[in-house]
Amino acid sequence: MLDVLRENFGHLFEDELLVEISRVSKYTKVDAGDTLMELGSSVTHMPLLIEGAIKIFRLDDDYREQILYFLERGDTCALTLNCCVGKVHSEIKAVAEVDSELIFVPAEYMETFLKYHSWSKFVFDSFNNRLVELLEVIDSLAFMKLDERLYNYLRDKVLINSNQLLEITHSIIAQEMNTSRVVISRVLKKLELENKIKLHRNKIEVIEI
DNA sequence: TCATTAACACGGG
DNA sequence: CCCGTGTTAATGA
Repeated sequence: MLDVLRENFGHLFEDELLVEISRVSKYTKVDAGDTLMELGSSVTHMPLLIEGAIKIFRLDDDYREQILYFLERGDTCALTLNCCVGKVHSEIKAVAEVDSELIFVPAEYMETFLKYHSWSKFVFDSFNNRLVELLEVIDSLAFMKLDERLYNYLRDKVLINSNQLLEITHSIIAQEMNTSRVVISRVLKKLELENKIKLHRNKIEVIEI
């Protein structure tokens, strides 16, 4: 695990810290679709993403979900950071978008690692990055039309899967974006007429990025 | 005006 | 036959 850490986080953390992390953490592989965190579960570990992508959802009172953003290589989850320090329950749900590899750092080391300057910088930067992304989410929900939101969502998926051809159904998209299947079908059709995508059964081809 | 819900037809696997 | 898709009509915010 130390080698994996050096390879992916060597540019961020000094070797002494990498050694400490590797001594106390757990290295895990997950498959696409695995749920890493349920709403309300207690958070005991903080994830460092080595490979793959994790999608983060917010859930409303009726358990309808709204996708917030994707975590990618080198990221951690700022909302989890908050949970670890405050020892509160999770406000979000996390699902692996593709096969992924993570390292889980036990929550109790969150604070002791702060003695490393590189760690505290990493934590602050993560908060900052997530805040910026959350502002983008707010913009998107408040000001953007559904067709723009949907197109952005599809482009994100293309980047993460590094494949123009997405294997996904209209109803899954509707769930992730918290709207109805009818609307997604209609907007997708519109995007197709604008030559931005091509529709196939169970598949969506994104033409331009 | 636009989303949601229900309902229906079509077609591929 | 089941499921994904495309569409429409009714209803509501």
